[in-house]
Amino acid sequence: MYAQVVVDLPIDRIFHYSIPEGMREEIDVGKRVMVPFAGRRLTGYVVGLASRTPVARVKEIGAILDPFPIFDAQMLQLTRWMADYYACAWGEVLKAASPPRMKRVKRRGEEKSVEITPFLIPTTQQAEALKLIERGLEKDSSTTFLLHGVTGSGKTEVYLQSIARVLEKGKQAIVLIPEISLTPQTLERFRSRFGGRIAPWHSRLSRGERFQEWMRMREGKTDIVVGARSAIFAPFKNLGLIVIDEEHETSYKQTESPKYHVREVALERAYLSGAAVILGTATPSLESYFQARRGKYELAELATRVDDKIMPEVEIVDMRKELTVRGNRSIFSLRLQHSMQKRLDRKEQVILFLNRRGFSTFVLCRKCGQTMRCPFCDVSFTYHSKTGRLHCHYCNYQEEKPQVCPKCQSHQVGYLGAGTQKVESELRRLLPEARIGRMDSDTTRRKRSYGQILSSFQKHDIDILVGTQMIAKGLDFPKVTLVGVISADTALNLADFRASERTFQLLTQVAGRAGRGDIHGQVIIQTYNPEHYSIQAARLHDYVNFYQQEIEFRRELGYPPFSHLINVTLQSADANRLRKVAGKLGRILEANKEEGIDVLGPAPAPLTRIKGKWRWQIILKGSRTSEMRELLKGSLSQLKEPTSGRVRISLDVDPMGML
DNA sequence: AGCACGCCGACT
DNA sequence: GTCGGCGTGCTC
Repeated sequence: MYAQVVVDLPIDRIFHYSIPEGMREEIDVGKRVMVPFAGRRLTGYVVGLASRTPVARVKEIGAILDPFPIFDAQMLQLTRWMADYYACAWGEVLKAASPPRMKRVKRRGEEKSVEITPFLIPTTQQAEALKLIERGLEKDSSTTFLLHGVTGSGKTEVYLQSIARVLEKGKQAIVLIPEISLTPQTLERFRSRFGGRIAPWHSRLSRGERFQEWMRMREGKTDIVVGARSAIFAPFKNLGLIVIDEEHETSYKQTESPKYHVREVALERAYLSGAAVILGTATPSLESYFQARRGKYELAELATRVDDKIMPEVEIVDMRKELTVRGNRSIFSLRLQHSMQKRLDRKEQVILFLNRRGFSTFVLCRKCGQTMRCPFCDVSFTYHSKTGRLHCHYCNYQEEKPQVCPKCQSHQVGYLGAGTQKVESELRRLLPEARIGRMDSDTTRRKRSYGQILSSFQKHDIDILVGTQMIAKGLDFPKVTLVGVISADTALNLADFRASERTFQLLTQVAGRAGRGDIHGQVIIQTYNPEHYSIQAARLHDYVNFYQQEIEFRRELGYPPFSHLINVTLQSADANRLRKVAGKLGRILEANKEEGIDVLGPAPAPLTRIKGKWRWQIILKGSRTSEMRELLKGSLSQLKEPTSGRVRISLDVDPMGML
C-alpha cells in the first residue's frame, strides 16, 4: 500500500509514500500526515491510496496527524476544483481549508442557555421571497437565488426563515458574512433564533476555539455556521443551504493564494452537495445580476424597507460650484454645513463618510510642484496629524514632515487632499459644540476600540461619526438622520473597470445608514462628477438603472461578466530585467494564444512599485478560463528556460480589480 | 517554497 | 588557484 500525498507547498503534484507497518490500520484518505520531503519535514494531505507506485524510491510517511479524516471525498473534489480553477497548488487550497491541529482536546464548559425569540411575521415581499426559496429547497439539485433587497428591507429575516426550513429537513446551513460585519450583535441575532446550534467562525477565534467549533460541526452538534470566508469549508455532511450576505463585497475574494472568490466556491460546493444558495445584497455585483437576468439564478426582490420606512432623500452637491459660485473653500459644502447644524439642533446623529484616512492625502511644494513620495513605493505620502509625519499607506514607511522643499528649499510646502483626520479637525472648528468621533483603521488599531467607538455612538455620546469604508456597511443606528459623503469621487477616479460599480455600491451602502429610525433620513453627496450615472443612480436608489448603464459599458469593452480576466503580475527589484521578462512573456503569450483570447499589456502595473519591488502586469481576457489557464501554463514553461529568476510571477483568476 | 548543484567573476 | 554570487532543477 502506498499513500498519494499532496504537500503544503506551491507544487501542484502528487507524491507517493510507503506506509510503515504500524500505520496500515490508521492511514486514511483525507487525513494529514507528516512526510520527509527534500530533506525537510512537511505537512501533507493523503488524497488517495494505491497498491502500486510509479516511483522507484519512495520514502516513508513520518506520522499520521489526524485521528480521523478532515476531508471527505466531496471536500477533496471541491478543493481540487479550486486548484484547477484558480491555477494554484492543491496543497495550498487544502491548507486554507484545514481546521487547526489540536494536540489535546479541552472540553468546553456549560452551554450558555439562550432565550429563543420567535420568528417575525414576514412582510408580503419577504413571504414571496421565502415561497420562491422554499420551492428551491425542495429540489435535490442546487438552485441559486439572488435576493436583491434595498437596505433595511429585512433580508436577514429571509435568511433566518430559510435556514429554519433547512434544519427541519435535517440539513445544515452555512452563512457567510463579511468579516467586518461579523460582530457579536450579528451573531446574537442568529443565536436568538437558533440558540446553541450556531457555530461562530471568524479571525478572532483562538486556535482552540476554532478547533472546538469545527468539531461541533463535524459531530453534528451544530447545524449552522455563521462566519467569514473560510466558513465555506465547514465540515457539514448534509449541507442544505449556503447564504452569502452582502454578496457584492470585495472582501469575499481572498487576496493571498489561493486567491479564491468564496461565491464561486460556494456555487461549486452547492452543486456538489445539491444545496441551495442565497446571494443577498442591496447592490448585486454585475456578475450576479447578469446571471439572474439570464435565468441562471432566481431573482427575489425586496423593493421596500420593512414597516414601509421610506428610502432616505439623497441630494447631490456639485463641488465645482462651491468655490466659484458660493465662495466657499471649506471641505464641507454650505448645504452640508446647514444640514449638520440642523440635525445637531434636533439632537439627531450624523455620519460623515470619506474613503481616505490620514490628514492630507498629498504634500507638495507650492513653488516647484515637487510632491512628497514614498522612496520605496510609487505613491504619494499621506500626512498624519497624529504623528506629525508622512506615512506611506502601502509599506508603512514614515518620514518627518519636511520643513522646506527637499528639491528647491522653498518654505511653501502645501498640504492638500483631505483625509478623515482633516475632516475631524475641520469639523471641530466648524461645530465646536458637537461631540465628534472618528473611525478608520488608525483609530481601530487596538483590539476593542472598534466596538468601543460604536457603542459610544450607540449611546449618543457621539453626535457626528467620521469614518472610512468601515462605517459604510451594516450599521443600524436609528438616530442617524443625516449621512454626508465628503467626496464621492475617490473610487471613481481609479483606473479600474469596476470603478463605477464600487462607487455605486459604496454610495448606496452609506446612504442606507440614514433614516433607519422613525425620522426620515437625508443623504448629501459631494462630488465633482454630479452627472455620473453611478452617482445619479445612487441618488434615485435605482439599482436597475445603474445596472443597465454599466452592463452596456462592460459589453462594449468585453469586460466581466462578458469575459473572464486573469491578471498576471510580474515583480522584481530589478526594473530592467523585469521589463525584459514581461516583454518576453507577452510575446510568448501573443504567439501561443488562440482566437478569442486577448493579451493586454505587458504594461507597468497601476502601482508601478511597492516596497521597493517594481511591478508589471499582463491581463488575459477571454470567455473560457480553461483555455486561458492552458495558454498560461504553456507560456510560463516556455519562459522558464533562458530567463526568469529574480522575477516573481503571480496569477489572479477573476481579479476584483486591475490594481 | 527551499535547498543543492553548477557555472563565471574578484580575492586572500 | 579558491569563495561566493545567483540561475536552474528537483523534491515521493
